[in-house]
Amino acid sequence: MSIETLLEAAKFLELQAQQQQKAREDDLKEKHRLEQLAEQRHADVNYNSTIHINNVSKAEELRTEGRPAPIPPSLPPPSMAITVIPFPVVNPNPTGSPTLPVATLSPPAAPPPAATLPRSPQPKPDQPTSVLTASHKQLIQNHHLHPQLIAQTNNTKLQQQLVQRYPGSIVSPPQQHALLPQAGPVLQQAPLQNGPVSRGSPPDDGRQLDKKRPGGAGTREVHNKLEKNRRAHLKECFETLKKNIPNIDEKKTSNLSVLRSALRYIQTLKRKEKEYEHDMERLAREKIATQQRLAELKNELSQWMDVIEIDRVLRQTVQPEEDQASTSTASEGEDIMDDDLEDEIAPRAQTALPTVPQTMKPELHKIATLTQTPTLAPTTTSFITQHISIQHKVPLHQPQLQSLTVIPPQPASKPAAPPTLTTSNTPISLTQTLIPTQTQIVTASSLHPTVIAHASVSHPSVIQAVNHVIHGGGPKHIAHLAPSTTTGTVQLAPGHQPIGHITVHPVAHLSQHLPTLYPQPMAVTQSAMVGHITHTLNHAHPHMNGTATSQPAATIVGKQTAVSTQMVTHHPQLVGQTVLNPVTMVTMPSFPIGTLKLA
DNA sequence: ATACCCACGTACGGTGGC
DNA sequence: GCCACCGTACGTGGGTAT
Repeated sequence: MSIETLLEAAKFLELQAQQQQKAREDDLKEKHRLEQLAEQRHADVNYNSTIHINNVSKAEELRTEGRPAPIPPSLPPPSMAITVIPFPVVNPNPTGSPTLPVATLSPPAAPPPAATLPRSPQPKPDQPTSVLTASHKQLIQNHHLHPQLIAQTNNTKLQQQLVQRYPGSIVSPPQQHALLPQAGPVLQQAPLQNGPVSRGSPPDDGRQLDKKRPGGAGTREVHNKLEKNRRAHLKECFETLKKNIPNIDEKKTSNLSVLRSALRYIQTLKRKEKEYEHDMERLAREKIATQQRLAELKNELSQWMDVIEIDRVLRQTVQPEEDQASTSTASEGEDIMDDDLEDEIAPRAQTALPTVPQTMKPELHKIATLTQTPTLAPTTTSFITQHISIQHKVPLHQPQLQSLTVIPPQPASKPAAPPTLTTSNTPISLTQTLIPTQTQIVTASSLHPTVIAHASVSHPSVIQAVNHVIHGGGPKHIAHLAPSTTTGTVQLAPGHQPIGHITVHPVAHLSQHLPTLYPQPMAVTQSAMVGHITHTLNHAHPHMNGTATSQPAATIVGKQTAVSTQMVTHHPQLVGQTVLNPVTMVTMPSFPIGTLKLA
C-alpha cells in the first residue's frame, strides 16, 4: 500500500470523522437534555446515569480525539487497513452486528432502570432512525456493559508494550491471540471478558466503577489487562517448565505438581552432577598416574635408547674397511701388547678371581680367538638380544654367579656364527638357533645383580679400546659406566694407542627396570681380561672409582661378579664378525683384536 | 508516577466419592 | 445426581521498587 493511498484514506476518515462528530454533537445535546430530565425526575443519585454520563464522556473524548466513528458500514476498505486506530475495531465487536447489541444489550440495562432509572423514557424507538445515534447508543451501552473493552481499546499500544514485555516467553498461538490487542483477538476476547465481568463485577458494577474512578479512567481495566498478561506469562512459564521436565505426565499436572516435579528433577540433576564430578576427578587422577607411569617408561626407554645410541655411534666410528689385514701400528702394537697384557692379566685374573672354581680357571685363561667374518653383520641389538635370549634360555650352572662364559680359542679361520645371528633381532629365534647343547657358563656372583656390564672383552687391546671409548665417548658413557658392574674404568697402558672401540655397556639402570632382560651377565671371553679391565678401570677414572669404591673391582671379580662382559660389536662389520660360539655361548668377533670394538 | 508483584476473593470446570 | 475438592482464570486492591 502506497503512502498516497494511506493519505487518501486518512483524509476520507478525517472527513467522515468530522461528519460523525457533528452528528455526535447533536446526539450529545439530545442526550444531555434527556439526562437532565431524568435527573430532575429522580432526585436521588443514579449510578447508571452517572456511569452513562461518564462513559459517554469517555467515549466522546475518544471520539473527539479525531478517531473515526464506529460505523462499520461507512468504513471504506482502506479504513480497514488503518487499523492503527483502535476504535473502529471495537465496534464490530461482540457479535459483529452493530445493531444487534442495541436490541440485546439494552434489556440488561433497561430492566433495573425500567423501574428506577430514567433510561426508560429514553426514546429508543426514536434512535434507530438515525444510524449515528444508534451506533452511538450502542457504543455507550457497550461501554457501559463492557468498560474493559473501552479500556482495552484505549490502551492498545500499552497492551502491545505489555506483550512485548515478555519477549522471551514462548507464547503459544492461542494465547498470543488472547494477548495481542489486534482486531481479531479483541473481538474474540470481548466475549471472554464478558464472562469474568459478568461473573464477578456485574452485581456491583456501578459501585466498582465508582471505586475505580479515583484511580483514573481505565485504570482498573488496564490493571486487569496487565494482570491477565502477567498470568498468561506465568502460565507460559509453567508450560515451558513442564516441557523441560522429563517423565512428567502431560495431563493432570497442575502448577503445583509441575513445581514439585521440577524440584525433584533439579535435585536429581544436582546429584548426577556431583557423581559426574567425582568420576571426572577419579579419571583425572588415573590419567595423572598413567601419565606418570608413561613418563617413567619413556625415561627407561630413553635410557635404553642411549645405549642403542652409543652402539650406533660406535658403529659409525668403526671404519668399515678395517679388516684383519689392517696393519696399523696400533693394531700391531696392540698385538704385541696383547701378548704382554695377556701374560700380565692372566695372573691378575687369577688373583682377582680367587674364588673362581678351579674347574673354570683353565678356561678363564683362554682367550677367544677372534676371527673376522665380514660377511656377517648382525646388529648390536640383535647381538644383545642374542645374549639376552641365551641367558634367558640357558640355565645357570651356578646361579649365584653371573655368567662368565669362557670361549675357547677359536681358530682364526673358523667360520662365523650361524647366519641367524646376523639377521634376526628376535631373541627367541636366536636362542633357538644359538642355544648350545653344552655351555660353559661361569656365573659370577654379583653384589649388584642388577648391574650388568656388557663389555666385550676378548683381548687386552680391548681395554685400550674401552679406554678410548671412555675418553672419547664423553661423560655420558662414563656416567653410565660408573654404576656398572665393572666399577672401574679402562685404562690404557702408557703408550698404548686405542686401536679399537670398546664400549662398556652401562645397563645398570636398565637392569634395574628390566631385570628380566639381563638376568645374568653376558658372556665374557676371559676372566683375565675381566680382571684387567676392572683393574684398569679402577685406576683410570677415579671419578668413576668414586662410585665404584663401594664395590671394588677386585671384590667383584673375586666374587665372580659379573664383570659380565659382553662381547658386543657395534660396527656392522664388527658385529658381523662377532660369532657366538655355539658351544660356549661366547661371542667371538671374527676380526683381529686390534679392531675389536667393545660395546 | 509507573510498572510490577502479590494476595485475596470469586467463578467455573473437572473429578471422585457418596 | 449431588456434593466436595481441586485446579485454573479472572478481577481487584495493596505494596514496593525504579
